Amino acid sequence: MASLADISARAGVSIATASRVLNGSSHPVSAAMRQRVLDAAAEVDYAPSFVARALVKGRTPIVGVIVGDIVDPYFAEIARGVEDVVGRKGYLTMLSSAHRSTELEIGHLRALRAYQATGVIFASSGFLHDTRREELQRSLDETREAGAKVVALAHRELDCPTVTFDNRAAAYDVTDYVISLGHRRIAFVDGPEGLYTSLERRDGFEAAMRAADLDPTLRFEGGFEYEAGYETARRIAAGRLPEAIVAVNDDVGIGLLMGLRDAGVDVPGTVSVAGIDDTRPARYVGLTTVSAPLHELGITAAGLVLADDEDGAPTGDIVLPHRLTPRSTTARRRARAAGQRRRAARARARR
Amino acid sequence: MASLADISARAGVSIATASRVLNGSSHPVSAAMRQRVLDAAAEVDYAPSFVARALVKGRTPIVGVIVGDIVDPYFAEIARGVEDVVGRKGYLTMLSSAHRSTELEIGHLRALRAYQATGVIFASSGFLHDTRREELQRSLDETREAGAKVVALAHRELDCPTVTFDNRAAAYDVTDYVISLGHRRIAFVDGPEGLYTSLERRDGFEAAMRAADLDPTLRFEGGFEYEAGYETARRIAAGRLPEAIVAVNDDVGIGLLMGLRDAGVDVPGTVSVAGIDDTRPARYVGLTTVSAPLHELGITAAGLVLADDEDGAPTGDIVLPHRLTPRSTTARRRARAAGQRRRAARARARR
DNA sequence: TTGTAGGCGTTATCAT
DNA sequence: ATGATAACGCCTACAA
Repeated sequence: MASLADISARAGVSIATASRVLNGSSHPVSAAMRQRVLDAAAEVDYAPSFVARALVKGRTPIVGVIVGDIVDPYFAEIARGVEDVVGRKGYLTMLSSAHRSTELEIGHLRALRAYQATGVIFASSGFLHDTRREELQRSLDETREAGAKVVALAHRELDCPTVTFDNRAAAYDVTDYVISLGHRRIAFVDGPEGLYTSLERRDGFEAAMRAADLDPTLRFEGGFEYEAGYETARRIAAGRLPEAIVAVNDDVGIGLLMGLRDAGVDVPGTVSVAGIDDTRPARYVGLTTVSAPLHELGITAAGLVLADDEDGAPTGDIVLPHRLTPRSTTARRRARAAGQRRRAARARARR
Repeated sequence: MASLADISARAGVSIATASRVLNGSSHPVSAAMRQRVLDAAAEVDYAPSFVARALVKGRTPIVGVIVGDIVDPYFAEIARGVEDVVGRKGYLTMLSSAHRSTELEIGHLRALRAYQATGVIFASSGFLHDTRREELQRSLDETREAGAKVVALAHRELDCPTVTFDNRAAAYDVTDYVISLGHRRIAFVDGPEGLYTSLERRDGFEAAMRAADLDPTLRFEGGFEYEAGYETARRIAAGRLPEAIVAVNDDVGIGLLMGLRDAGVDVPGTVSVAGIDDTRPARYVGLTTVSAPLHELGITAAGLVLADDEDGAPTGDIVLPHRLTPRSTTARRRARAAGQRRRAARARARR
């Protein structure tokens, strides 16, 4: 590991001069000296120590991204958005999974602070009753005092800028779409208990139902994962079937889809199913959903984190647009019984 | 940002003493002093600077993971495996996407070295003819000289320990399974040109075909992504249909599945489809595949990177086992025509 | 234009 | 048991 000292010795110049040419300083250096330094640096394949540099500048070109679970395509898409922009600017991405634990988040925040990270992005939603929220806020404040920018990508009740999309409206929109297909008896499969995102989406569902004078109380416990949807499907299939089901997210929607079909229920023939987010798997199975600007969330957050303060960068909160994406797991309502066979035939033909 | 100097002043002790109690040194410190230091540290919520520490210790508790694309569930699963174990030990994960560019990999390696990372894990496969391979190897050597452990999770022609699974055998096994179903005219959809992983899998396919006295030459260009599979499906559907198709990975397999069905081809009634990897989406759509030990790859690699050298840790290369996972996109071969309707009926019933 | 030297926060060596 | 103090590698006034 060559250091500036090595270079300066090799080139026969002072460390200061070596430093100046090797870090794009604006301080003038004669062409001759410059060349000698450059040559010496090339010879030993010099690479500056980020840690030494960080120690003096009080800042590391690191952006931390705290997600729930990187295997969840929701977070993966966000992480990629972040990396796309910070990587291009020479920053590195520190990725941490917090598994929805505020305690772990605080720990990661602490570590990021210890590294003098340039910024940190919270990708997960928060809980309505979070006993550790204040503690998190304190940790966040300290982080900011240490010079890092912090931004959240979901509702958190935290004093920090956010970039989000409207979960409530997204849920409202899919629900409204399903209603427009003629369905009346529509169920909602909930997300994890107490999470803002779950609540907002449920809220959107209920609002759309009420706006159409329909009963918004048909709800099932769920989660954010495929398995939750699959299990719920079996429970649903065992009772009186709804005409359509809106799931809190795509994974649950897909779980419902598969569970229902495995239980012998035709989707969308007998029951329509829709999700929210439009992660890749949703495309794969043709799930009707609403496209959330996941990648853009990451890009935008990264932009905020790296923006020069004088940049006139948009401050406060940013809300990105979503878009309804109808696919083939939802269908127009038909009269029961009679339509049943016809639907089956059409479904077959469509393949 | 409180520093040791602050603490020492507050507690009325030397910086050395403060340091000793605050970093679990074995150096003896009297109970009284210890308490004073602890109190002072608590008052100001002291957190040691990782960068200062790194400067003197020449090492950062960071492990870098260089993947192709974090949105690809293949890599996401590996990244999670890594994070699960390094996180538990107090290390942080630096994630970088290299998009199959050796040049980007070299850049990331350089950065990781500048950070004095403890280890770096290469998750992507290499190319058969990589003009930059030597350059990468040099960079890798330097990284290792700097004290970092390096491990690769795929064939790379690099002088460094690897932990992998047997791509060739995996492809052989699915192919063999498909053959056992009675299929004869079986196609293979290739991965990206020149990638070791692509080649090994194709090799396994061909070997299995030849072992069964079947023609191994029915191949289609593909890639590693859903879209490639989908497009290929349309081309395949336009010609004489094979009885079965083995895809280089799950995403392509799913693309084939959807493309075929959209083109009116019944899967598995008319054509069977299988993939490799068993990423989550494969489970979602019921794709027949072989389960690759992705998560374990990450876990094992992380273990190697964090292992004490004296640990008697397994050196050299490690090959983890895979497992055939039949699902519902493959079916036994029937006599054509006559069986057609019957198959359709059964397919419906099975749901 | 070049060089000297102080300091960033820790750890570790060497006295005391 | 405690405390100075010299690194670690780099940047940056300040001096020359």
